[in-house]
Amino acid sequence: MPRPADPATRDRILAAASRLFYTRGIRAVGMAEIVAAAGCGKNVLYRHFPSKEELVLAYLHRLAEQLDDSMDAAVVGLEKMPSAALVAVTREVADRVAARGFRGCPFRNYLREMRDPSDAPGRFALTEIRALRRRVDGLVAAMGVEEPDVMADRIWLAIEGMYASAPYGDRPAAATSAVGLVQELLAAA
Amino acid sequence: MPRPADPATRDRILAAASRLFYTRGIRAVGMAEIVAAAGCGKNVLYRHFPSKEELVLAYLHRLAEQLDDSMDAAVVGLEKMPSAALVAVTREVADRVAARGFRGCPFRNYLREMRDPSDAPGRFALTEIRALRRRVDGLVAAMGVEEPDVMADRIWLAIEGMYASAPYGDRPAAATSAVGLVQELLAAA
DNA sequence: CCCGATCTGGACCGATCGGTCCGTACGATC
DNA sequence: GATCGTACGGACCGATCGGTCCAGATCGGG
Repeated sequence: MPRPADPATRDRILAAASRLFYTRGIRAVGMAEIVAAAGCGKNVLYRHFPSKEELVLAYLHRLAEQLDDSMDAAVVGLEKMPSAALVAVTREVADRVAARGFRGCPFRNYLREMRDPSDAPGRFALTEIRALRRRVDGLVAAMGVEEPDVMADRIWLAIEGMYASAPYGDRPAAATSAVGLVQELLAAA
Repeated sequence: MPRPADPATRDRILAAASRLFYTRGIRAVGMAEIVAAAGCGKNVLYRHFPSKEELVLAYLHRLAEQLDDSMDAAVVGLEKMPSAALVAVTREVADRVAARGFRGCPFRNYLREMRDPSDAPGRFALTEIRALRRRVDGLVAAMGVEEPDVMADRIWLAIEGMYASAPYGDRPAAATSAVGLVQELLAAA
């Protein structure tokens, strides 16, 4: 092979696409713009990602990996304290929501932005959201509280409410309100 | 005038467009499809609505009117009981979310679906959402609770959480969980 | 030095969509 | 019955987007 393909190119493309996808929306960003931002030809992009759907899938996969790692790190050492772990999970979401440049949860954004959320990225986004929900369910179950479904529903409302209200919310303090709400819910049980 | 324009045609077009917009998404529905569903020519549609944006605006306006009326009706007679009015508002949202054919809040859907939410329909959707938020703020203020901001934030989390989790939520009981949550929040204050 | 493969950049194609325009038919008024 | 405006249906236009392909430049291996 006279000139091997640069393996860093794929990362460069994915990084550029990720930034554009997240800040401006997936449908609003065309492949031409991604190519221009990545500084490569369309040929190379389509060699690494055979379609826009595959590129979006890779974008969501990478974000899911980061989110899962953050969540795992947030609850490490709290295996014996599911209540504290639930607060940590809530705080992790609150930190993300309150961070500069937050433009909504990318998985929820995808499901709302696309016309057909049953394609491969849509199914993946759904499973990622449900994975967080299952994490909450498992921690609530480990608490041994009565009516675990109700407790999990309420915590989930706080998490979904944070994700939903942050993009156009006037009060950035709403995220910290959610943490306080979850703390009180758990303290009362 | 040999043949007067039928004033019912505008309603027919708006009704057909509303159904399509809500069930399938605004961007996913083209003007040709609306024309076919309304049973009229493109000419007539563009006479009543000079652009798709105007048609969408009329669609959102009508829904906002219905929502405002429902909210007004839900709190009528509860002027002296802001706590009960807050529960009624929450229950109204819960009923809508749990209703058959619910596909998300149309205003929030628009903001997530469009690439530029700062156009006329986007600004209107934002004001409509903020109107509900102000209604919650006003009722909480009328309660005279300490830390009204925190209370309003928490109730708002429940409302946003309902709207957000309903479209892909596995547990339709989450809506009733939200009503119970708001009831307990108010009872504790 | 030359060959081959990859790179960039852009022209190009087909499909879709918003919006305009045209040909035809209908129906009310004179 | 002649006329004029409306309604219908569809052809058409320009723009955009995903995806393909081509031309020329670049660089490593024989």
